[in-house]
Amino acid sequence: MAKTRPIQPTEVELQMLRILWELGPSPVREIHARLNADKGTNYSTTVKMLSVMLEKGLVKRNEEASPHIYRPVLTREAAGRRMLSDLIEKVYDGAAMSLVLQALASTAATKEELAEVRRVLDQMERKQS
Amino acid sequence: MAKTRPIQPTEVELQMLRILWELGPSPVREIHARLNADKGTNYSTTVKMLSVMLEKGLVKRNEEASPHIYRPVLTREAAGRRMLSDLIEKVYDGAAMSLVLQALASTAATKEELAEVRRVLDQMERKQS
DNA sequence: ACCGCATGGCGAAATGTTTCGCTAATTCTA
DNA sequence: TAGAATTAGCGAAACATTTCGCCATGCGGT
Repeated sequence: MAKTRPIQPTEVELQMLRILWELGPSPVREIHARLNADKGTNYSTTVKMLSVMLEKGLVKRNEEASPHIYRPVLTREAAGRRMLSDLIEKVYDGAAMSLVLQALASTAATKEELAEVRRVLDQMERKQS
Repeated sequence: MAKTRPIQPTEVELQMLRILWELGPSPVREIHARLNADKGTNYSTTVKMLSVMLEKGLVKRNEEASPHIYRPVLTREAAGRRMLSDLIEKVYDGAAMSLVLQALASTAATKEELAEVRRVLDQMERKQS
């Protein structure tokens, strides 16, 4: 019953995903343009990376209609959630709240952001009891 | 002027660090006992891993007094902070609050924890104005 | 002093990730 | 249509991480 495996992207894979999240579905050429600008990667490298990521199920493409357009399988939010729970698990042994506090404490947040956090907090409390 | 390098621990290194955080400063033998229980690692592997981590500056030991006692260089909190900002940077391009919200939203928290978050929140708001 | 066991360490193999050289296919241009 | 340029892909090299085989040292018992 294994669904999509919780594959953890490596460094460069993540960099590539970020580009895809920004650009939306794109041909190699466009992805490469960005990656190359970021870190001078060779075109072949970009292509290879994509094919590796395709195998790992991190990106997909429509073989029939547009075999050259790559798109991320996970949204930024989904990937973030997954990686975050990984981090929580690995560093805090599952104590998510510790991490949230860390994040809060070590971040310069705007009034609006703080208000938003408060709002979510309210929701959670309501959902609870 | 480079201070302590922001070295990002790999998977296994992190596992080892977690053990050290739990046990406190320990001889290889003890660290190994845990690691082996977790994932059947060979003793040599544990030793090697520690020597690699020593080189990377992730762990240290007092060469004179206790050359066999390893201790983590960073606390769990410091490491967590660093890895968290890495994650935020890499996934959210620096928009930390999004991540905090994600964490909050996808976590079952107790009333007490929520209260604590609220407390920190109050503090931050007061500090701000 | 000698043996056997417990501990630690080095170097090299196994595995995983990232890079690129070289080729194939397609499109553009003269 | 031939030649050049642009795009994609494979396989293997370069590099990093993880694992382990084998040796060294030190300690306890005989």
